[in-house]
Amino acid sequence: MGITKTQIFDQRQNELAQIFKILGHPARIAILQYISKQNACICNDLVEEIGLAQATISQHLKELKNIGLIKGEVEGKSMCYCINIDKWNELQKDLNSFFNTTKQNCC
Amino acid sequence: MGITKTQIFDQRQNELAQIFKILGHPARIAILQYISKQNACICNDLVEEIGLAQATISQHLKELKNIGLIKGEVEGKSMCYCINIDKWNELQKDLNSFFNTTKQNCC
DNA sequence: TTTTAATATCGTAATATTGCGATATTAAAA
DNA sequence: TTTTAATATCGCAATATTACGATATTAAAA
Repeated sequence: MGITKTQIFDQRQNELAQIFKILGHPARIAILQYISKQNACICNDLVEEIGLAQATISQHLKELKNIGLIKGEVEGKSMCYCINIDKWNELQKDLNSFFNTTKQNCC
Repeated sequence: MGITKTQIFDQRQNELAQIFKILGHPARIAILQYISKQNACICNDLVEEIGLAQATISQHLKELKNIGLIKGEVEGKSMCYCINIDKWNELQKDLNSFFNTTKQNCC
């Protein structure tokens, strides 16, 4: 055990859970907030800003990239990350749809 | 390691992450959807419906209860769970606020 | 009272996540 | 070319999560 039984759930349930899971870490929340706060896309001032090791930040960035929430662009020897605004908006709509649908018929 | 460094994040970041984390499991998504689908609050048909062991379902219910998303009421020897609609709406607003705030100033 | 049914809790095994040092890799700068 | 700086990846240790059987607990029913 310790393994989530994804087979017994439908695709939407698994996808929703996956997204929530990725957002379920304070470092990733902080990264998203910091990327957004800079009105230009910034790179790894994140290491300084957040106070986790470079390897750790890189790992978190990868997970955010995997679900498409941010995108990275090479800029010389740096990386410039920014929020993928289309995906961001789509996700927001999707979560609202989950919230709205799920509260229907409720006690 | 393996321990999340909550001290280096602010309260809101930790709280948001905590909520996302709880929602980040397909069983808990399925539980919320099923509870909502029944127009009366239902109890542990969840075990039958979802196909996880009774102990496992009970554990997931506890986590959802901990963040206040559902509430349980004793009904004879059964438990009747339902979505805490106030908390639900509050949460939805909160997440929207996160999404709206975080996309500002973005590239 | 004893039995039964529903639920919660405990203990534990399997697996996943977090975090980091060490080590690639890559591209500009010297 | 060699060096340097920024980032990614690997491998591991520490901890957390998931799942479940076994065992409490609780309240109705017999």
